[in-house]
Amino acid sequence: MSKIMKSKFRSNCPISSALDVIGDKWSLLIIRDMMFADKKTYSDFSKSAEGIATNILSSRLLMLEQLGIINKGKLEGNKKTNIYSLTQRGQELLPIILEIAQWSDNNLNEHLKDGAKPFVNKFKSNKDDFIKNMYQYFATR
Amino acid sequence: MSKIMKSKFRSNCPISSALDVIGDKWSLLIIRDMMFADKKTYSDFSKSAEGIATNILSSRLLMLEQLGIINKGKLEGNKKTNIYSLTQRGQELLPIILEIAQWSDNNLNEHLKDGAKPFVNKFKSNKDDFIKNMYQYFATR
DNA sequence: GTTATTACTTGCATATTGCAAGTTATTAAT
DNA sequence: ATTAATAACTTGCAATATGCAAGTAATAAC
Repeated sequence: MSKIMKSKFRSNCPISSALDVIGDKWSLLIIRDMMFADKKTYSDFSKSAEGIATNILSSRLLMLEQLGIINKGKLEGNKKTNIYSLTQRGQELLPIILEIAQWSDNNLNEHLKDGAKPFVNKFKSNKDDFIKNMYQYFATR
Repeated sequence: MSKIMKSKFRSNCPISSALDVIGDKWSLLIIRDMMFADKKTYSDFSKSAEGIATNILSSRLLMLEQLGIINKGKLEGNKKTNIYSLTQRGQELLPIILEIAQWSDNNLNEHLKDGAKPFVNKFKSNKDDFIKNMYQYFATR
């Protein structure tokens, strides 16, 4: 039972292929936590509100790492805790996630967390600036 | 065995809730076909390159209809063929799909269909205009 | 040295998806 | 008017993915 991804793409359509890679139930939520909640460690992710199972978390982190979406590293002086971080490729998922948030705000807003609304509004008012600022923020941590 | 959706949201996070709704393996591909390939009927969708199983197609169309993302109708004089179309809510998924296409172009381009590249490039060059034109196009058909 | 933490793995139950083969109601062809 | 073909499904079962509870091994903290 190898952990190696099967890399089976359903077609050569770019949209379909992207969904083959990040279109599962959990990957984008892990990315979201890294982007907006500054989560970095296995136990950080396992504590998120949606309650990802640890076996799934483990397999997704490995998959995302193999895809070059996240990096796995350590802090000096600590051999226990793994620190996961977004690669460039992972950071570039930001616009997708923000558009999802906006759609949700427009169409499912009964489910919208109170704290998220100003965030989405700021994105709507100037998307390019908002994204640029977020990339800046990613770079400084 | 009712076909009624379970409406179980994992959390009150807008991103998570949106993914609970459109984050499965097939929904966005059906939407993609409606947007870019002008597909409208059950058999149109069942013929797409990714090969969706008919039982899954059936359950997704019902779910998308119940969510107000698509409409199900008929043409006058034809009692057989169902015509599915995007609602406003469904059309608003366009920016998400385009950002996914762009990410794929930047990061998985070995899988990119030849024909898709100019399309993505045009989107990149002016996103707002591109989206506006697409909405216009949706309105005229 | 004992206990707690971190990052997992394992086994098994449940849920979702995939595949092949029906079924029913129309519409088209002869 | 039959017969055949098409459209939109449903059904049953296999395969895969996810969910849940419990372990385990290696640090790190006390």
